[in-house]
Amino acid sequence: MATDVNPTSIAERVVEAILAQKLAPGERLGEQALAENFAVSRTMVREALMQLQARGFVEVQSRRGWYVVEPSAEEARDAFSARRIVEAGILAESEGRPLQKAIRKLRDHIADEQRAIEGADAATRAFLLADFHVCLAEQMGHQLLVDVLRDLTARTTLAATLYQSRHEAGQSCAEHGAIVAALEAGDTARARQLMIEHIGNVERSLEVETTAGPDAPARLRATLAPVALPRARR
Amino acid sequence: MATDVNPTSIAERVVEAILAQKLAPGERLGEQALAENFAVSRTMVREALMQLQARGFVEVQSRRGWYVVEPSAEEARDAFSARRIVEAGILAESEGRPLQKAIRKLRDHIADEQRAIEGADAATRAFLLADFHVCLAEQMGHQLLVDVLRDLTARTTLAATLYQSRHEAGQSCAEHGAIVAALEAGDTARARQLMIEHIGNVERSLEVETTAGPDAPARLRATLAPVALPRARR
DNA sequence: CCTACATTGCTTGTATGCAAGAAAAGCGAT
DNA sequence: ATCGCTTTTCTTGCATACAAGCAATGTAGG
Repeated sequence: MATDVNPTSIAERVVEAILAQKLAPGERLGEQALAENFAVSRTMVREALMQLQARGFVEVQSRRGWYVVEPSAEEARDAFSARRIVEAGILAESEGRPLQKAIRKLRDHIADEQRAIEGADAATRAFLLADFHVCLAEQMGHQLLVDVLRDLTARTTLAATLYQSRHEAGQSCAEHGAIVAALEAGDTARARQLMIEHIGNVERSLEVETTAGPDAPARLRATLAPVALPRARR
Repeated sequence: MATDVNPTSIAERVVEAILAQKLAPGERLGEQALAENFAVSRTMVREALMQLQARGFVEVQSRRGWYVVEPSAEEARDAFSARRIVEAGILAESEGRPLQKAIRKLRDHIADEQRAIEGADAATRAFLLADFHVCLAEQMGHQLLVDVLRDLTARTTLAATLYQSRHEAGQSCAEHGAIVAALEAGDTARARQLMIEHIGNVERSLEVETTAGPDAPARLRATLAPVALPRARR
């Protein structure tokens, strides 16, 4: 099992839980509760939470507690906007490079996505669809932007769970395929344009819901909170 | 004075020291030494160091110590590459926006740069020249990219101190001016191109040195280490 | 019944103590 | 003198103890 547990591994687990919607936005993360959960002391939990704070996943209210962030509509827009800039830039800079290996890896990834869409749960699907973009940065050799995009895509995924995205996984997957196809054809300009549209589609799919119900977060939270984090019995 | 000292403020001070070349790449940061320096306990120092680790400024070797990172030539290239992508993207996306206020602020910033070039020390100059790029992202309303660029520019600045950049501050400042001028003229494509060239110029100014002497880091370290961090007498 | 206030409990913030481990120093043998 | 081994010292890793502050609950007064 997870015998060697360090702050970073705890942080990873929490991020996974957030992305898997086991931890809802706005949900409280008690240091003590987490410490008991992972069978470590508060020290390591605090370190993990601060890593997550630096990455923008949680925030702390002084002497009140740690909470999963609830991105405002504006913050969500900013995240999508940042993604458009970074990802379009990556594709633009890929002009005239050897892309064979990258394209093969991306095709493999898309195949994984398709399998997940057929069989896996919603959380796994969402993770893989976001990971495509991270994978793209990685294949293009931008290691620093990989880290940036990991957090950026996670943030947009968080926003999607918060604002009840109605986006179809199948459509995203198809759009990924189209981007890679354009890349393979050497048409980086088209790949770039497709990427911008793709991110726009994902963003739009939750913008319509934003106006519908402002209390969507609260409802979601109420639905998921009870099973979110199995506390130790008292 | 800095009466209220928290982990974040400590981290900021350390970053400033690194950027001001008071802490050289590869230099050791003892928890105890820092704790005494800031008159706090190791706990806060550790929190600060972990924040800096997450931002890529320091690294820890297990039970050995914390060290200011020494970016390899490849890592430095990656940082410049990431900056080109992000900053060119920001300018491209600024097409057809109201830019009056942003341009005014940027001009003010450039005026600060000029004053610093005439009067201030090298560290202040380097900081302001890097801050221009952060300021640009801020004025364009990309809050998330502000944080990204803050760390990215810091990393390139670190690389510049490590590889002995011979870049002229005056040239950078002039190039900043040209970028803003292009922006004011509504020629975002040109602004974007100028930005790419500008970052390329800064990068090239240290790439030539890379091939010259691989032991430059060691020499620099030896020069600066003795006065870097006043340790408590023993 | 409602409001103002004191008290209690629970949470984070910070410091300190102890253990594990790595490097350096001391030391003896060849 | 040098090599190999032991011991010592110094550093981080982690846990625990205590302090400070917020929030909720109970309570008395209007």
